[in-house]
Amino acid sequence: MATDERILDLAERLVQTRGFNGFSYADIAASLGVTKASLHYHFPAKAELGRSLIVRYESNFLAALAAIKAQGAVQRLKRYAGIYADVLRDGRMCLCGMLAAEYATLPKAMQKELKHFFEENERWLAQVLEEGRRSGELEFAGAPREVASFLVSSLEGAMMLARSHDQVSRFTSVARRLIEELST
Amino acid sequence: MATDERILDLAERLVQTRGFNGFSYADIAASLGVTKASLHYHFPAKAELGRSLIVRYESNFLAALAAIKAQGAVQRLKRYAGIYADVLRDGRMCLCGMLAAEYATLPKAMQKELKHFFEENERWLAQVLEEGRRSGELEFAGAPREVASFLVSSLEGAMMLARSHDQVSRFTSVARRLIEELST
DNA sequence: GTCTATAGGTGGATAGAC
DNA sequence: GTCTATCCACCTATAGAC
Repeated sequence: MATDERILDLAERLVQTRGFNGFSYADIAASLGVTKASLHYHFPAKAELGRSLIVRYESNFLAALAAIKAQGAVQRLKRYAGIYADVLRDGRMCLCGMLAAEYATLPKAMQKELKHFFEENERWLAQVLEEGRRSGELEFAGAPREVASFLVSSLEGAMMLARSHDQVSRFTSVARRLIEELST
Repeated sequence: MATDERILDLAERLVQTRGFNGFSYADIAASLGVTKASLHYHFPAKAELGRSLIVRYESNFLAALAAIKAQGAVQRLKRYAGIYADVLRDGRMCLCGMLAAEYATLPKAMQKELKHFFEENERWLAQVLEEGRRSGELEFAGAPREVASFLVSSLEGAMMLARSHDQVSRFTSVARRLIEELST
C-alpha cells in the first residue's frame, strides 16, 4: 500500500483513540518502522496531516452513506447508526466527534474541514428524514435539518460515553431509542 | 481567595475549553502571575491537579442538583438541562464531557473519578425519571437508568457540537426536544 | 509559599547525505 | 523516500535559596 495511506491509517486510529493532541509523529514512526523525518516528507506539518485526515474520512463516510440503498427511511437510519456502531466496536470514536471536542485547539484549516463534515453529514440525514416523513414512515416535529442535528449530536455523545465506559450497549441502546421515537 | 482554589478555577476553565492535554502549568502560571514551580507546591503533579478538578466539579454539580427543588419532574429536567446551558453560554464544555473524549490518555485516578461523576449524575436523573413516571407526568419505555444514560449522552454530545459550531441554539433545541419527548 | 535555576524528556520541524 | 543529526520550543517536575 502507498506510504501516504499507511500513515493516514495509523494517524486516523491514533486520533480516534487518543485525540489530535494525544499523539505525535513519533507514535506513527514507531508503528510504521521509519523515522520521524520520513513522515515529514509525506506530511510536512502536523496540521496538514490532520486536514488530510478529515478530508479522507469525510470522503469515505459520504461514500458509505451513498451506498445505503435500503428500502425505507427507518432501515436507512438503522444502517446509518450501524456505521457508528461498527467504528465503536473497533474501540474507536468517530474521528470528527473526537476532533469536535478538541475544536478550540485545532488549526484553522482543520476547523473548517470539520464543519464541512458535519454539514454534509446532516444534509444526508435531513434528506432521509424528509423523505421518510413525506411517505408517512417517520413522524417528527420541526424541520428535518433540526432533527438531523439532534441525531448527530446524540449519536456522537453516546459514542463518546460508550467508549469511555467500554460498553457498546450504551451506544446501541441510544441509537435504538432515537430511531424508535421517529418511527410511526 | 485561597490560592488552591484560584488554581483550580483557572485549570477548570482551561480543561473545559482546551482539554486536559491542551493546557500546561505555564498557562495557569501566566494567568495567576506566579511561576510554574509555585504551582507544583499546591499540586505536585498534573495528574493530581486533574483528579482534584473532577472531585470538586462533581461536588459542585451534585450540590446544584440537590438545590433543584422544582415542583414537577418536567421542571426539574428543565432546570437540569439549564445547568448545562449556562456552562455552554460561558463558552465552556462540561468538564467531564471534555475529559470523556480524552479518556484513553488520562491517568488511572482521573478515569476512576470520571466514572464516578457519571454514575452519580445518572443516579440523580434516574430518580427524577422514576418519580415522574410514577406520578404520570412522564412517559417512557424501559428502565429509568437507561433513559438517564440516554439523556446524559445526548446532552453532552449536543453541548460538544454546539460549542464547536458556536451556536448555543444547537444545544437548547436538543434539550427541548428530549424533554418534550418524555412529557405526557 | 514563592522564587531561580535546572534537569530530563518530548514536541514538531529542517538540513543535507545517501 | 529514507536516513542521521540537529534545532529550538515546550513540557512536567525537582532542588534549594529566600
